[in-house]
Amino acid sequence: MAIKLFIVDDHYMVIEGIHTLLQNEKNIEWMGHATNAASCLAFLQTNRPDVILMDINLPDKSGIDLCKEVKENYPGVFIIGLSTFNQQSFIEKMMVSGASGYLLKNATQEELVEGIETVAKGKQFLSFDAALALRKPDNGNNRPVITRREKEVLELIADGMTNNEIAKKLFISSTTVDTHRKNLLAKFECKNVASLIKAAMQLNMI
Amino acid sequence: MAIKLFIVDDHYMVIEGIHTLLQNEKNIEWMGHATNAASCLAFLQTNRPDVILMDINLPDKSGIDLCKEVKENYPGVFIIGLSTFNQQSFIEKMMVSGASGYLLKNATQEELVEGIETVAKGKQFLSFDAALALRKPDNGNNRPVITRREKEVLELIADGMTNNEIAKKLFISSTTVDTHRKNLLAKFECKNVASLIKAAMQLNMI
DNA sequence: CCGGCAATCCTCTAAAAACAGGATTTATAA
DNA sequence: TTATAAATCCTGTTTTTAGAGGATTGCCGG
Repeated sequence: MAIKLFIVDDHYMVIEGIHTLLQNEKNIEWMGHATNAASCLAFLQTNRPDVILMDINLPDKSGIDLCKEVKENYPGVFIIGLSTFNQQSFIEKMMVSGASGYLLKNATQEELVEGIETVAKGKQFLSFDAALALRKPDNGNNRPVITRREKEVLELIADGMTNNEIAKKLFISSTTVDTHRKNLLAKFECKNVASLIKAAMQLNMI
Repeated sequence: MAIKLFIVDDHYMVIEGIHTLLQNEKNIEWMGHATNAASCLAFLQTNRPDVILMDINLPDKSGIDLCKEVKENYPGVFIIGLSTFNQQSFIEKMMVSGASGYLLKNATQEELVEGIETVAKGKQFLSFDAALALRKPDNGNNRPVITRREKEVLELIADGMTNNEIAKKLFISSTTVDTHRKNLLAKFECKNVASLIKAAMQLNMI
């Protein structure tokens, strides 16, 4: 029985490309596509694909969130993350959110087909470069784990606010803000705010 | 006579997608594709397309540099920038480097065909969203003009160096570094380094 | 129940940055 | 040639941060 495939991506070129690449695969049945999260969810109310190829950048919602939502409601649907970025953090997030695989948009036809067939069996599949990125133990792409409050303070620092200003805004003491600041510097292994903000932005945490 | 089209993009899915979208366009002749800058240049030594669709992110060289190079050697070839990002700065750079147009990867088939036909006539073409991004008069995307030295100092600040460290590195006085720092803050209209670094990174200046 | 963590608050010191005024030299463009 | 701009350097003061040391409360999971 053919694998029923659905695609969520806001780029027509990519949708068409995948469609073409899979045209001659008799084992894969093209169910259609959505260009945003909302119409994907609408589609799932009346249809049940085996595999969804899902872009991680969607106009209305991140693929990571959509992935989580789909897996909660339809755990039998296997999801493959799709992106141009082979950043460890993205891939990890996608997999943590319940994806069964991750394909880069420069994947070859062979990788694409192999990926779809592999996850349809319930196994995991990572495209070559994605697997490489994940295997790198410590490439600086590792995000430090920061708390809600720390993230809040981080963003206010990035907005140019001083400890005192942040303290007033959050209704806490400026020494508390300072503690959060110091913890952020420690977690990011930075010696001052300049490098902190740079690091945080490079890791897409602001 | 049909418009001879060549594509430079490292994503097979996109190449296939465009190919499919243009399949029935008798007015457009598909010459082939390259997945990096080097093979694009090699192709141009023996071939002369009318229009090149060029991704701004290539593995070996930025599309912006490749664009410049192609236009220098083959001014008769019209180039359309291709990207998922509709950031003013990217679009501007591409156009300044000699591109005749800019298409987003979520462009429709109509936009794609219209774009190719328009630039083939020597005119400019921007896809709808790209044009929107460019038309925004003062959206904070405007980069301040900074000098070479200021940029140098900006980067060292972002690396977490203090005025003294920068001074030693550049063999200048720390007061000079401080002046550059002050000028940077003034030009970016920021009140401290945190917001400066954030602004500079958002404008892709670091 | 206890250990660990998040979030809060504190003191003190030294270093650094922000703020406010300058000035000089050199090169380049009008 | 006369502005103009870039890059250099200076003296102050005030504010803010960084660094080092703490402590308390409350919550959650093993």
